[in-house]
Amino acid sequence: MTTPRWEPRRLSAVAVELPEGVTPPGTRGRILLSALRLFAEYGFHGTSIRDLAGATGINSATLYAHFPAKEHVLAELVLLGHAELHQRLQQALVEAPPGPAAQLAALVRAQVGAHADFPLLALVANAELHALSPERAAPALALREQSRELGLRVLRLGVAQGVFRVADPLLAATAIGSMGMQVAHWFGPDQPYTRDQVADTYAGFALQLAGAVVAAPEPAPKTARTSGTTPVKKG
Amino acid sequence: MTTPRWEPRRLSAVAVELPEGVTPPGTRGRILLSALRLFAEYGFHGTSIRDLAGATGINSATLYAHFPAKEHVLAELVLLGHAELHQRLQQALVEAPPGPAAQLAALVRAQVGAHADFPLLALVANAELHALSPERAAPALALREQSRELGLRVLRLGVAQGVFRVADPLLAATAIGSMGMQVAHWFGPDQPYTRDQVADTYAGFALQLAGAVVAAPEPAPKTARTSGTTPVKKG
DNA sequence: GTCTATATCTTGATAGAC
DNA sequence: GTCTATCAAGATATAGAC
Repeated sequence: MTTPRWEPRRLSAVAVELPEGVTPPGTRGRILLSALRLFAEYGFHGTSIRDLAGATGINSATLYAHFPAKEHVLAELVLLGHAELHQRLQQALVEAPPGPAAQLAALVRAQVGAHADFPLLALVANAELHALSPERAAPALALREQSRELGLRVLRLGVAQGVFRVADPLLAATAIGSMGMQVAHWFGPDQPYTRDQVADTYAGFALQLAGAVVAAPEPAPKTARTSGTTPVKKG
Repeated sequence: MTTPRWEPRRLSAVAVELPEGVTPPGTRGRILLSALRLFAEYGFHGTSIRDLAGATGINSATLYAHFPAKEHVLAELVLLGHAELHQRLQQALVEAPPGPAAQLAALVRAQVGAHADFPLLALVANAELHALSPERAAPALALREQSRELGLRVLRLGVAQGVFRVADPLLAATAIGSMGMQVAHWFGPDQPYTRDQVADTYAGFALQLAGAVVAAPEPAPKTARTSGTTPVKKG
């Protein structure tokens, strides 16, 4: 592939950018940004060294002055994406009000926010990780596992405290994580939502999915007359 | 790539198979099954014609007696995957008890079931669709849109009938669909769940996410004493 | 339908001048 | 750091015998 084979369809049109402060200066940073766009659109194996160099405005040989191999470009993006998400999740937990409900909401807001702010990075980090050798994928996988456990811990704590009522915390954590992950695939400036609207709505979804008890610490009455668990805003 | 570069990591170990009655007889069918495994594991661009032929046990030239190009192999798998899902969703709606809640549960069970029964096919159909030219991706995209609308209609109907209480039906449908879609990435025989357990649990998640009112047609009492909406089984 | 053999092009990566 | 030039291997696909 030298000229695009067809118009991009894998993504909404979104800005090609990396989180603040992590783009290396100079040519190295420009290579990463080109790779971010091309890997997201065509995949790692669907992008050639020459595509990458051409998009960056340099000769293909110049790439090797900045990265020892094509795979290392991907490895850097994948690690960067997982690190950004994990950092945001940790930060969200630190800043969240106490209690599993507020913490779960904060985690989901942070996850959705990360995937909405940097959909290209999230897509590359998740969908192209498999193209890395195990050694170079390992650091990202470790971060992913840690991120996963943040959510699982909050869910289990909430169940133990009677704040959540969920059939299976592990499956619930998986389902909630899946919701947020997919945001990278469809969110963009063409959508009729802001990133905060999506993040807040998804946080509400997560609480409902987890059967969060809204305001009643005392046990529910024996008669099974129940209702929705969170305020609704109609859509 | 001729010999595997490293052990597969993109998937759990799952059987390589297509839905009943859709595998063509003879070599053509064997090619499709090889492609199913290789495209799922390494991606379309990560799999060469020779890989495909080698895995099938034929010469690379023989492939062209069955498919005019590599892309057509992928196109068939992608369409097949989308068709299978759409057919199952329609069937689920037909067989479901009346009412949006039962219908939503049936749709989610069908979606999760499809992704758990044929994770390789679901993964290829979703994750490799972008490698197709627009003309050959179009039929699958049309099916996907129809499947999406099945869920959206049920959700909107449920909201209109007061059975669901959801902030935004479109986002809810997206979130629910995302949950089920990801199942293909992690479910397998190594998991401590059966496909039905996952399907049923996810159906419950969807109902809770949608704020399904369980059994009370009469309005809830004014005091905001609410509780979970479905039985729990502790996990 | 299947093979051997091959054409043609693209790939990732390197050598060496500036 | 960046370039021109190039290598060796791998890519998709075809020709033609059996």
